[in-house]
Amino acid sequence: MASGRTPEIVEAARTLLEGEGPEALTMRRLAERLGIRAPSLYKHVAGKEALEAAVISEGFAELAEAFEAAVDGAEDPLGALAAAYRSFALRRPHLYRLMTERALRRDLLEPGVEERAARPLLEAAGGDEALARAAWAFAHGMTVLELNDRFPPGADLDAAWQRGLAGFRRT
Amino acid sequence: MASGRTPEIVEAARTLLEGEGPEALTMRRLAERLGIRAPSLYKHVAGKEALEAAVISEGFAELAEAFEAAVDGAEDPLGALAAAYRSFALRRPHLYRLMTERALRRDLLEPGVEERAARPLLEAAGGDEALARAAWAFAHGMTVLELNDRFPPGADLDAAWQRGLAGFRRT
DNA sequence: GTCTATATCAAGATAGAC
DNA sequence: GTCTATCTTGATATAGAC
Repeated sequence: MASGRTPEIVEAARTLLEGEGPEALTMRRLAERLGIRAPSLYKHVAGKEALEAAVISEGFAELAEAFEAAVDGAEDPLGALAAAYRSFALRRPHLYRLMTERALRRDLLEPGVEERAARPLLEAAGGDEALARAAWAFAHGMTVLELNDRFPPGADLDAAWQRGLAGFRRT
Repeated sequence: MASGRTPEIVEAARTLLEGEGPEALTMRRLAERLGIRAPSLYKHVAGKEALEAAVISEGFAELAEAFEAAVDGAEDPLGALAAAYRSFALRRPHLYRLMTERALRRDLLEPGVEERAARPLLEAAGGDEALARAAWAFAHGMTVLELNDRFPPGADLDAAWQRGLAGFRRT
């Protein structure tokens, strides 16, 4: 179901999502942006779910690159990963939400992207899976609560990040 | 805009949401369940946003009660709150999502419910706001990632909870 | 406080011609 | 690979009669 124009379409979907939010990501709006009609999209993409999965796959690839760069030569890998995580989510909030807010259609994802994004944290945790999962949950919680404006205005989020990370650094 | 039947309507909305998920919570389905027509609902409720806010307010009240009961006489208040939090979310996943997934319309909430639900954790944290926020973020992250099936099948979530909580117990 | 009728809008997807 | 036309479904909300 993928054709030569598929990457262009996925890229446009990403831009549309990030620029105008999830409600704007419709087959019609996407077609309009590409200068074609909505039904024509179905010659290139199987449907909306497949399209979203392709966007999510790109998101994981980008996140993996950010993680790998952050950890490279860092003296505090955990802190560097946390900063990269938060920065990715604040830079691409709608993409981050799309990637995390619902169950993943792993069968539609580009194979391996999720694992690649997860690896740097597991390594920073020294292979301790419980620690890696707890740290991930903390980072996700901080991030999504910030995106959703759930902390009081003026709350010192850096302090909360630091307090959380401190607890994950010792055994 | 609230009338005598309003509490009955909010209760029905809650049941509908919890029983069939957020897509099922429409004015039509809600009216059907109450044996009336959708337009009649607008005599009792201002609109869908106000209805959701009323459901969320009840959710906060229920969560606050669970927290207060959990902390009462507990020797490990933080652990007791975490268990109560997770249990609430697993018992009412759709309500939990509604309460946390988007920005809150605080202007439509029952006054004070959010603060009441937040208080037990802040007290368990000895008034340390950064600690309370970090612990909340961790709990929310663990919870929502579990609800969204984001951990690998067979992952030991209890171990991750314990590892996270351990980090929040010491200074 | 309920009803019917309707306005308004929008979505994903398919059929079949070109 | 694109188009037009259409199907199917669904939503929130209002007007105005009873």
